[in-house]
Amino acid sequence: MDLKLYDTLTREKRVFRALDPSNVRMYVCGPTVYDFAHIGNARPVIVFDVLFRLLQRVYGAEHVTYVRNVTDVDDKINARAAEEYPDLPLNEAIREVTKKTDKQFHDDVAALGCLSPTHEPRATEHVGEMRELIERLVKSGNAYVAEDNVLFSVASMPDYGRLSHRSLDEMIAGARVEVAPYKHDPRDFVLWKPSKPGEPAWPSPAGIKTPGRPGWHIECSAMAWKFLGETFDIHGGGIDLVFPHHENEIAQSRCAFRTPVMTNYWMHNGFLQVEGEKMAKSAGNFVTIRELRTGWRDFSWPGDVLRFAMLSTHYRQPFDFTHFSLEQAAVALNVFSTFAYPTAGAKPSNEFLEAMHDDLNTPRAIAELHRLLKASKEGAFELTDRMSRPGAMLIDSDFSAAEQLAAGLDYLGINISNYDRDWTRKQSFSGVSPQLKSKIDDLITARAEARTRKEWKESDRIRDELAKMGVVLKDTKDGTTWEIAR
RNA sequence: GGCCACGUGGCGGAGUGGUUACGCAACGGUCUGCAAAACCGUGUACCCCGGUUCAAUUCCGGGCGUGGCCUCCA
Repeated sequence: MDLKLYDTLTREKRVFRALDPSNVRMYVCGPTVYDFAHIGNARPVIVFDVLFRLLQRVYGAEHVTYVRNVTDVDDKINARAAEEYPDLPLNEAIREVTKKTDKQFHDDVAALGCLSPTHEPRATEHVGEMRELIERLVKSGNAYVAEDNVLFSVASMPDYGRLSHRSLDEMIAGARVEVAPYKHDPRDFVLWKPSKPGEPAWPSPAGIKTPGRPGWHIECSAMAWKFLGETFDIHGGGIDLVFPHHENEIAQSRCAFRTPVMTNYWMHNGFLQVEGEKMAKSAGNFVTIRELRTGWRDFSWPGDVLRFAMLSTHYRQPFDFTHFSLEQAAVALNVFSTFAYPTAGAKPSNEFLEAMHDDLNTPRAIAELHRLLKASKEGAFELTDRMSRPGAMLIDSDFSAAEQLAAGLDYLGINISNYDRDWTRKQSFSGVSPQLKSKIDDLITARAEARTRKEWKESDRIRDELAKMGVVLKDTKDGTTWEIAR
């Protein structure tokens, strides 16, 4: 079964061919660590985790190298550090901020069921490689020094702009390019710049005496090079990174190594919206992963729910994050968890695999999961029916659909055997005082007694009374359960 | 202003040049003392206008709408 991936550069879905099947290499742009990661940050992490898992299955876990960087040098970090630790020297304050944020990020991402990448290099630990690249670019005439800055000369690369499909002229037409007097061309971008006093600083390349710090784009070129080589298989990130970040990465890497391509597949996930609108702090609809986990609108959601909700939309489509999208995901996971039957070595159904191989068509794969759920239910009911007969045996029962369901969920990175389907009910209880809870239990007991006496009026009166308190009853074979109406 | 993506039934969301996506909700039924839950069943939708075609939601062009990028925001 061929794996097909959509490549932003060529704008087509192509069969994926690894440069080296014994070492498939993927690079994904990671977080800038200055604050809690928001749910928008979660999307590429989840999407490329799914791809990582798929590649591992296709090529073998030990034959895939996945690199996701940590950007720990950035103006936003500096600003945050100065704000949070005004009494510390800036560099120490920065270390505090990046250390703390990095840990938060990893906690959150683990809760979303994401595997650790093979390498998670930090920008500040690879300044040497960045300098090396810059030296090469200056030597090759693709970069120049101006007032202690090193700038990439866009004009030196004839096919600059291919990824974002912008011609050089168009970029000027846009006209919102930062103009600095020392730039040869307004489109040129910074590879290295001098540090202000107190800021993080490293020895500069290209004979510059003043210590400086790297521009944003160079770190990814450097770390991808170090861990994956001059060219590699897949480079991923959010669609907003296409320009200028990825365009500039291509320019740096290809010109430094004289290669026709930086990576064979450029993959970009679509943006996230919240209730149909752009998520922004100013709009007041900003949601962090941490909030979601610990209480968003009075509800704490398991990471698997956000993960599944996101995978219900194809990764290139915009994902609209809503309360309803979480509820739908939770409903699906709850019912999946009751029927899925994890078995070592079980494989997902063919239709599921086809969908996943078709540019990670997770919505189609999930539709197949629903079909397997249906088949699992039928199997389960048939089994219950047989077990109710004397002398029934368990043997020869068909669990294949339930096994394929669990295996499919596993492909999506959802460990269904660890999924706690009672979490909604527990949450309902958590908001209820012990006194109220015992009152509810008393009323339910009273109703049960009334029902055994067939005093329907009284039992219905009690049910109404509970309903007024917001308590909804569910009668099952094994007794009555209840939950708080939402 | 430039570049790009998207626009499918009440909602979410796949897909296809002519045949059922799927899920949620809704509706009908079974079950239940009655409900709820559970189970079974039902849905003919593809922004507008042209064009290509025997046939377009699907291809092409235009329009409208939404969103993204053009500013070191995933």
